[in-house]
Amino acid sequence: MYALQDLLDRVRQHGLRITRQRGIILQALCELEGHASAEEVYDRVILHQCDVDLSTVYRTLETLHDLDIVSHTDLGHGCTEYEIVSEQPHHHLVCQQCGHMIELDDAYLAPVVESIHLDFEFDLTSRHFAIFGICRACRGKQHQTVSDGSRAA
Amino acid sequence: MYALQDLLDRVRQHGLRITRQRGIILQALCELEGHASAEEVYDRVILHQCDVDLSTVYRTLETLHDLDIVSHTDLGHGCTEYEIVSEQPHHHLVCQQCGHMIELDDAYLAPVVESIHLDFEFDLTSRHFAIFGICRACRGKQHQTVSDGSRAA
DNA sequence: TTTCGTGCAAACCTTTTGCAGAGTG
DNA sequence: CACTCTGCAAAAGGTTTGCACGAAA
Repeated sequence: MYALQDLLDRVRQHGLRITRQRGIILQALCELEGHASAEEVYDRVILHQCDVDLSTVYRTLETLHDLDIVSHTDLGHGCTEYEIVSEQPHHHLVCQQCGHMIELDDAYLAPVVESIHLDFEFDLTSRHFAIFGICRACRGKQHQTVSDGSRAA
Repeated sequence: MYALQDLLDRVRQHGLRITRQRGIILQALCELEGHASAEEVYDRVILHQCDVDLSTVYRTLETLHDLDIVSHTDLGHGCTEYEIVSEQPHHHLVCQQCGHMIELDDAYLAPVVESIHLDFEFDLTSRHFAIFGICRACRGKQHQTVSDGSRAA
């Protein structure tokens, strides 16, 4: 659980207004504790009590992203997923067959990020990667359908 | 340049038909020698001579992806980009500010991919990553606009 | 001849936008 | 009070789909 009040303060510090909608959306993001699509955030907000327009959700999420409070990630589910930026970076292994997600510690990627920084002077904006593949459970099944011309990935 | 004939053979080997459209689309992909959106492939095909429907381009690209002849990548340009799968994997550093792309040798990522394979028994489907960040040229400019609440990426 | 692939047009789905009114500082 | 933010409704943009016709094996 993130400190909702801190997040609101950060919004305020940027000279932006604290509105009912922004509060509710931030709260929803806190509660979701992980990736959520705009639609999911919206559903959560509605479920809560109030009606906030979906376009407001998008606009707010975009604003929060600009403030570096929220991260964007495309997890291959056909829509962008949002998440509150945590101090502890982590990544995701996403199985393209069953959708299962494995959390990946930043220690795996940190060295690469560092060498990219050194060699190319390129700084990654994302602290949050989605890495697609096939999980162990699905690997077995895959072999049986690999050459039948139907959807394999 | 890829061997168009080989690619057609692979299509045939999967029991799929060789059609004029598939030939042209594969040829376009070969000529493009890099990522191309469905729209770009379409434009190239049209420019060539024949008219192929855009939906056919999408369907063909999907089919070729199933056959592992073509890879999907979201390079953050708002659409999926397709490319013929090469034996020599490579990746891209994409600057979110200026759009500049730097090719990244697979040697950078191969060790990580290997350890993910060992530790999680998770096999990456993509041999083709897009890594987003800020390039050196844009880094300087960025500092000036980082705290004004407007788009910072 | 049978089955697969294509063109056409329309639908879909997520995301964006213009505008007038409401709410914050 | 001034200016930002929101709701509404419509548009935009990429991608998918149903269907009947056309072409490959």
